[in-house]
Amino acid sequence: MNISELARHLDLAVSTVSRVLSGHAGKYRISQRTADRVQKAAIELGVTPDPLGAGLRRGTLGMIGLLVPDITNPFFSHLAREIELRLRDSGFAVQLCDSAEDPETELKLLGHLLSRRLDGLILAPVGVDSEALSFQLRRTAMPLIIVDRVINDPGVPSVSIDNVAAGRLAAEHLLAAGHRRIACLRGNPASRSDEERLRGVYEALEDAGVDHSSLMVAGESYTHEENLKAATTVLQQLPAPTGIITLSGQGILGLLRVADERGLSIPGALSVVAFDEQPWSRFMRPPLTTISQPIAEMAAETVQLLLQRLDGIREIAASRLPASLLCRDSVTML
Amino acid sequence: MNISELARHLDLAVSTVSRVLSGHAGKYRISQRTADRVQKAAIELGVTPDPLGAGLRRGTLGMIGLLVPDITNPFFSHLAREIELRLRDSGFAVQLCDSAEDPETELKLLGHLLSRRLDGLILAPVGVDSEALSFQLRRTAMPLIIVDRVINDPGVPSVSIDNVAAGRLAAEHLLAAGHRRIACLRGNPASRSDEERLRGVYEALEDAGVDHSSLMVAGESYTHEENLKAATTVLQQLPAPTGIITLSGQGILGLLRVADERGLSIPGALSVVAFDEQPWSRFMRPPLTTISQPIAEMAAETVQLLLQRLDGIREIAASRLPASLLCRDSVTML
DNA sequence: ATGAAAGCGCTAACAG
DNA sequence: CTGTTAGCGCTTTCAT
Repeated sequence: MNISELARHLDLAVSTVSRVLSGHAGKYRISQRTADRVQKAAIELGVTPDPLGAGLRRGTLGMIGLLVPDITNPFFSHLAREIELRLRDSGFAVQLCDSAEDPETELKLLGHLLSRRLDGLILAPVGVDSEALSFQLRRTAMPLIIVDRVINDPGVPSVSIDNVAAGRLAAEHLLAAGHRRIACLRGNPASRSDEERLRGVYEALEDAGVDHSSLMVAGESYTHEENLKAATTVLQQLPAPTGIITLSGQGILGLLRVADERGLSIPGALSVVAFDEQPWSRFMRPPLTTISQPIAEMAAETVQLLLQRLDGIREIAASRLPASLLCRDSVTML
Repeated sequence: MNISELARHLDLAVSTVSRVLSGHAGKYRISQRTADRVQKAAIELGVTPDPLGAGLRRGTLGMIGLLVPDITNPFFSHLAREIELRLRDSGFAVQLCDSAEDPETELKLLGHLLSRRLDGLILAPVGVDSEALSFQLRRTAMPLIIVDRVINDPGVPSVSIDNVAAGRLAAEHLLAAGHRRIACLRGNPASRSDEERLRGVYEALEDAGVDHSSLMVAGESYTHEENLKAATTVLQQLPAPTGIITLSGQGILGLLRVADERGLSIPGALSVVAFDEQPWSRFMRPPLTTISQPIAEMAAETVQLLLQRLDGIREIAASRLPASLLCRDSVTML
């Protein structure tokens, strides 16, 4: 049953019912009696205004698109939950899409989302810049925020951690513990954020007067198989590194496995700083020293920026939040 | 720009443009020339039919709701991704909600979703039966499938693993290895699926002629803190269990931690079967023997059932898929 | 092969 | 305080 039927049933005008049910009873000075009558009947009969009709009329559906590269990555699932929670509090629903770390899929889905009359879009990009992507983003008028992985487009507000500083943080921790032969494991080499973290590592090395060429880097993609391969490559190197930084979410799992197979104890023979704190990080053997991204704050900032944008504020902010080092037991003094 | 403006621009009727853009050009015998002209202009000007208008007219938006108890649980994030992928292939978008393992939130969100003119709803319940929930579900006419955790309502099609058989599988594996003192770690005691798995364990014990009272069970909720507490409780027991089954997703992490602290080697001093295969299961030390749910198949079955329902087929199926045992190194012969 | 027009359900401007 | 009405953008029946 829709609100016109309900109106007929109560012998009232649709508008009256509409006003009560959209909470504008006060504004229009509907009599308490009428308002109560409508409320009661609506609940009893389970009538709610059809959001499609309302959306069409109002020009807004109260829906925000969220496009992530991989919802099975704990970082993104936590981010998605935090974002959904906050948007829900502001009266918006979330439409979720997963681009499966594939730039082409991302582009296709982006097209879909942009044509769907959403109120806004939050994009956590795969992180590989492309002309087609920038074009899409530049063309649309939909309020848009980019989160986590930055892309090469100055026209869009974005939220992420300061990746250079985060890379530096990890490297400095290892350097302070006396490590000089350091290696990095990364995910996608085309990803901007891994690249930036790597730059931070380079800078820290330089500041400490350590030779650049001593830095080994391996890793071709985000898969477990590739993580294992990269870890193997790095640990085979001679002289072997004494400190390792894993730049991407699950890289640490491959490293732990390979280190174990080769009889390298952590932190005895090998110190490790892992990017992205995970729920299981502190439960591993040993508990892992990690770089933690402030997921809740990122979500809050993202949603706030989007809401501002929906209010017509059009400044282009690039919010860079600090990551933090969680010292546990996987790094030891050399 | 919308299709009426485009029509005016091309000096055509809206209906013609609509027919071309919704792919009904053939059906209505639109001339090739006109069709081409419309297509070209639409692409150039970036015009797509507004889904809200179309949805209002057609009575369907092409959107399916997905309500999960915890998107940060790898099981659900994988399930969500598989479901989204398949629905997308069938032309549907997914609206995601997370109930945070809270029955009250679940009820509230369910209300929202049911009033949102979705084409259908996939519900992965928190798993705690309640009258209010059943009432909501019974009242709605929206096509609905319940997945993973079963609830006590025969009126709704559902997809899940055979939890009793899965529990039995885990227990039989431990029994076959000679274990007699077995303990179970569970999540929410009110959850139907944990309860069913537990029943499977009981049945296996009974079949093997092992005393029921020897089965210890601990665990009050899905949090890490509670997991640690439950593991401690169980390992303190005298005589100590030699085999443990963790009934819920992340319980194994707490167990590993506590076992390590108490100097109990796995599988030397303690054999473990963990419910829910996780991406990191095979990378742990030792690689874990797990019960794996066929996530992709569950997603496929769920979507297929829902699509059938949308086609008007109203049979009430209760699909029970088999879980499987992944034998790795966390169980040893006693 | 195309156009005209009704109507999906709602909200808000206007009219009392 | 409440009713009447236009129109959001689209699809589809009917008409030609």
